[in-house]
Amino acid sequence: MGRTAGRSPQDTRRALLDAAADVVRARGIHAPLDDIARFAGVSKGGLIYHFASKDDLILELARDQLAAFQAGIDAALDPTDTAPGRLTRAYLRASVAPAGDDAAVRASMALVTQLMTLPAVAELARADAERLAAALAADGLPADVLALVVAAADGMSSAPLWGAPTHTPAHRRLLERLLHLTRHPHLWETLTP
Amino acid sequence: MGRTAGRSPQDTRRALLDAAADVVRARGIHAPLDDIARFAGVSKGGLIYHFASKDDLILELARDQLAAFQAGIDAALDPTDTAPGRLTRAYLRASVAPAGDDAAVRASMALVTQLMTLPAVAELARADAERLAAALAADGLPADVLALVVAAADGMSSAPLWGAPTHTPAHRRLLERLLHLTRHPHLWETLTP
DNA sequence: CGAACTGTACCGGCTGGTCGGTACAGTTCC
DNA sequence: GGAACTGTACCGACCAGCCGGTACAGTTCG
Repeated sequence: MGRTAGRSPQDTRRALLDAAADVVRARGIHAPLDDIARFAGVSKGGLIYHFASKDDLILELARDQLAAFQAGIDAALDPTDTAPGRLTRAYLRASVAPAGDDAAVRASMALVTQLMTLPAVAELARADAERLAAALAADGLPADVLALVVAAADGMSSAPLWGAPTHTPAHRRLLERLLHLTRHPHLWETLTP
Repeated sequence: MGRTAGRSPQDTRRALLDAAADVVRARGIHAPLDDIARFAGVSKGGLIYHFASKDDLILELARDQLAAFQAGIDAALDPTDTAPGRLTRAYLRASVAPAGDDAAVRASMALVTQLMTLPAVAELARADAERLAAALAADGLPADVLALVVAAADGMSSAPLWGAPTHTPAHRRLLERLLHLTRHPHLWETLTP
């Protein structure tokens, strides 16, 4: 049996990556390849045809997720915004995510922690984080304000990992105020002890 | 060969939990029992003598870590501090951790994400997080300020997970200002857009 | 003696990866 | 035009190794 339905190999590859994301998120990194393949409507043999090994699949998946996050930041970049801190604002918006994509970002966080168990993925993520940190540092905001905003963004997006509720009214207000703060960074100085 | 050194069974139990923490952190949840036992200077049989099953060991380890974090908060509670927000301040200090224990907290974060792959542990952590959230909510701070401080604390403590540098001067100043903010929560209102 | 182990042997289940097929869409060549 | 061939995309059975758990006989120390 060859190509069963009108599905291109590229579609199958994509389906396998999506299935891997779902299954790994739900059952952990050690989910059997068979289950992932089945979930994508393919046999294990079919999976191996597209990805030489499990590590290969997982690494590809990690690259995919990292790229998706970066794409989220890019999409959150306001083209009319040319003031210092524009990238930081995009990072903030992408991390917290507008209500619609809210679940997706949360899920992607849980997934990434699973993927990180593979040393190769950890290294990949580290390099990516470093790159992002450098870009943010060059965004024109005072280091203190940047540290606050990034910490708060990371905290809001990682909170659901521990099962905390997210996207409460307080969180929405917090997002607004942080965005405001990046536009008037001097305000933070008034909080000096 | 029975009791090799002058080590009490309680010490052996502790050594096993510590070994499990180290090995699981380094090699993941699926590290063989044999390796954990060996690392604690005990045979696999000896491990099974203390912990009926692997799940038993992992669950005990999770409880241990959760208790350690709570102990960290308790230790960070300033007995002379009776103002609103005292628990939040302790949470903040415990999350970021004084320089000495810095590596320990980071490590404990990485470990917990490993343990969370076990559903029973995830449930345990969720319940614990809920309990903590409730205690923080009753700490007497405005919800907005609490949300900011908790998010920033979570962000600072989870950042090393993605490999970002921690404990920079900016971070230290951030900690100070957040502590200051919990003592003068009205200051945050001045940042309203 | 009994608690606290050690060491070995073994079972059973799971899982990653291999491998020999198979279906079929094109392409080539007469 | 059609027979022969090729490459792609997959299937499904199988195997080898690992790992958790069990069983048990022996050993050492308080």
